[in-house]
Amino acid sequence: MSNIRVRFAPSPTGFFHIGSARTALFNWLYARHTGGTFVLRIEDTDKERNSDEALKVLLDGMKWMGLDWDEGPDVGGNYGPYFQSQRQTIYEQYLKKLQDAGRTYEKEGAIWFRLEGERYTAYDEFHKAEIEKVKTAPIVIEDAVRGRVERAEEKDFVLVRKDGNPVFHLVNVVDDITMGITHVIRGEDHLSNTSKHVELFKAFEVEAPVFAHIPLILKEEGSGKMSKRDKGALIEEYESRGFLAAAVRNYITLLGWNPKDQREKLDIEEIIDLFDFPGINKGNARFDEKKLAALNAEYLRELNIASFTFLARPFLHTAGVVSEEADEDYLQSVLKLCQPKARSLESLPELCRYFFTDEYPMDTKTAEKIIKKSDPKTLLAEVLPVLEGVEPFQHEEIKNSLETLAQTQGHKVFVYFPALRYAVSGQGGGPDLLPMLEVMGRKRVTKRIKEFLT
RNA sequence: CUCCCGUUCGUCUAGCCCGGUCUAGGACACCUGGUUUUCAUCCAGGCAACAGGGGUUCGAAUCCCCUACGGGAGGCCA
Repeated sequence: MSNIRVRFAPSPTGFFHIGSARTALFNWLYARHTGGTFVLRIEDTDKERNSDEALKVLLDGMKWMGLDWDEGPDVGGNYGPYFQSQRQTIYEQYLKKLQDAGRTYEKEGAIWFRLEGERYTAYDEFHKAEIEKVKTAPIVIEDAVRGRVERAEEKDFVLVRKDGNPVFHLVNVVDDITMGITHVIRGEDHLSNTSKHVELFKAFEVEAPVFAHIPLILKEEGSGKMSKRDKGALIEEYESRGFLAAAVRNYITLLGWNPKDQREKLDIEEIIDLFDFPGINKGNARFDEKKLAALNAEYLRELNIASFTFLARPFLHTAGVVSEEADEDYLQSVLKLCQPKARSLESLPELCRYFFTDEYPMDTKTAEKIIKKSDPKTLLAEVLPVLEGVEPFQHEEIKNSLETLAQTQGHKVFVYFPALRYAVSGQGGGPDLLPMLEVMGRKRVTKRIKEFLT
């Protein structure tokens, strides 16, 4: 166990944003890599927006991602409480220190932090007003990701609101001090705030933690960082859409970090082993759902058939493809055929609907293609009696008898395949045809061919 | 408007710190072919990038400067 202590400090907003998730993940990875402690602290100072419901979304999201915390809600710890709403007296104590040091003043009912330096007033184009500014000594941050960053604060800022509640900058710094946080890993959107925070650490006469500002995730289309309303922004969405947590975790790790070799699919132990600040990129990364989906498909294919079936069942059930009492053996043999073709669990119902119901759509484009090349009805009329006679109804035997048929008719066996597939599935593509026929069974297959012929 | 950060194929990135081995490598996507049937799997191949300009140097994707572009911050939100 090292002395390294990192924290993830989300505010419960009712959803778990992919950017937050990655910040949590990077903190967690760093803690696990270094043998340090991962603290989960809930920044619930904004009373309007907080609820048990919102907290639950957050904790569930963390758990789904496999991010366990060493200290925080549910598990406790020696640095609690872990909810900012319960740390009021601590903030008051620390505020008092600043007041005693003469670093605060009151204005319009709020308490402000007083910067040190020469004061002057100037018109501010952004605030559209004449405001007081301070010429301060620049704050130098040795950021673990970006290197030396220098920035000077130039305006006093609020510490405690008119309503008596301390603001983010104060509580964040006080919590990091009192919780013994050694490394602050957070999004680059906080880089500009860091000078405020360092001013406070200095005012408290405490050494600031190491900062590591990680790049942001940009939205897939358009400009700007990913925000709640963007497609793919919410972790709970991946869960409900049947993405595998391991795949999502793997993917977002790669958004801003890489192992410096050519590998992309890495299991979590390898990532923990390799993860460190030098591997983190400086540039923002654009989210790409296609790449996530490709990784997800890889993970999906690795699943054994029992796990795959377990995960797939609810999706098929919700889509109305299989009923509650669907036959497990049949379901499993169907899924065994479809698993290699599936890119997501979400796509499964459309992929294998025709295995379960006669109510499946006939793809007209495929029909046109087939008719262009051959006369499917003639072909299937030849095939039907053969399939009715094959014994047993298994792919090897089906193949043999179709080949015999093809020979006697003077053409290659595969001329039957497209029409056959189309008649039984309505599709132009799908799993290997012969095993598919075997799984469907003679009754279903011959019935569909007959229907097609009429 | 000000400040901070960034910029290698369409996208994620390797290379950059320690200039030559980079005719810039991998992956996703896309295209072509193969897997003597289909295909969303698999295999092979292909397309495609050092933002621009100056400098330093025998030599720059790699070092320096400027510009452009992108992102972030400037809340009594977090």
